[in-house]
Amino acid sequence: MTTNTLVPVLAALGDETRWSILVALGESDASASALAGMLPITRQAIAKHLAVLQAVGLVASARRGRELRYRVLGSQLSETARKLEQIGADWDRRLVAIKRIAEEL
Amino acid sequence: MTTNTLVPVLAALGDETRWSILVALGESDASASALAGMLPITRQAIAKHLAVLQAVGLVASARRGRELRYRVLGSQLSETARKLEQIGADWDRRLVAIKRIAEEL
DNA sequence: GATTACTGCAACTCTAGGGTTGCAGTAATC
DNA sequence: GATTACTGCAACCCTAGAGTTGCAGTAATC
Repeated sequence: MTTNTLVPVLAALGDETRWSILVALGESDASASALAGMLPITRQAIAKHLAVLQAVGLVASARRGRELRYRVLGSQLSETARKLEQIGADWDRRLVAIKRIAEEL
Repeated sequence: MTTNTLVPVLAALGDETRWSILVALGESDASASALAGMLPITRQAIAKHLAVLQAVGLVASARRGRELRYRVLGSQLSETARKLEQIGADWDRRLVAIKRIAEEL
């Protein structure tokens, strides 16, 4: 559903450890325990990060037997990118307008 | 120069107060003191946020008489957006490939 | 049914950083 | 030259959250 509040998504993305998790999931779906075997932190810490990522729609989970497998959602990243692109373009547009006015003086 | 380490930029963008500042600067350049008149926090707090934003290339400053005027840099936002777009696309590509394999079974 | 992986919850530590106050420095204005 | 805005620095408070340990719950496997 990509529920977007923008800033929370960016806050979630502003953490190196969470990127380690996202990169790992980007290569292959995995459970919290499996991720704990790859990263230098505990499973519980990873579980918390996964909860954050899931809350902002960057990750989704599904039961697979007795384990909870997580997968990464590229759509949320794309949507966030589009919004940033939009805002940046707006700013540049204003600056260009100012420049034009300055040159006419 | 848009020096990009990506995660620090996203961390800088993951704060509501800093967005208030960016939005204000998006409408018009301003000094820290001027911003303090618009937002419900002190000038010093704003100065810290501006330092963070400047460190990651989202904002630039220039002396204008006795005040330091800040302006927003859309280019950094656009560049960040492009990187996110790229990564999201990569993830989706892998997921599409997996789906294809699954359907062939 | 006992054992073996998983997940889930709770309490706790510790640091980063968002915010504050207070004061010193410096450039315009009168 | 005195006053009046600005910026800059330092010390401090306080909370959010990243990480930990420990244990209970639950679903496979033997």
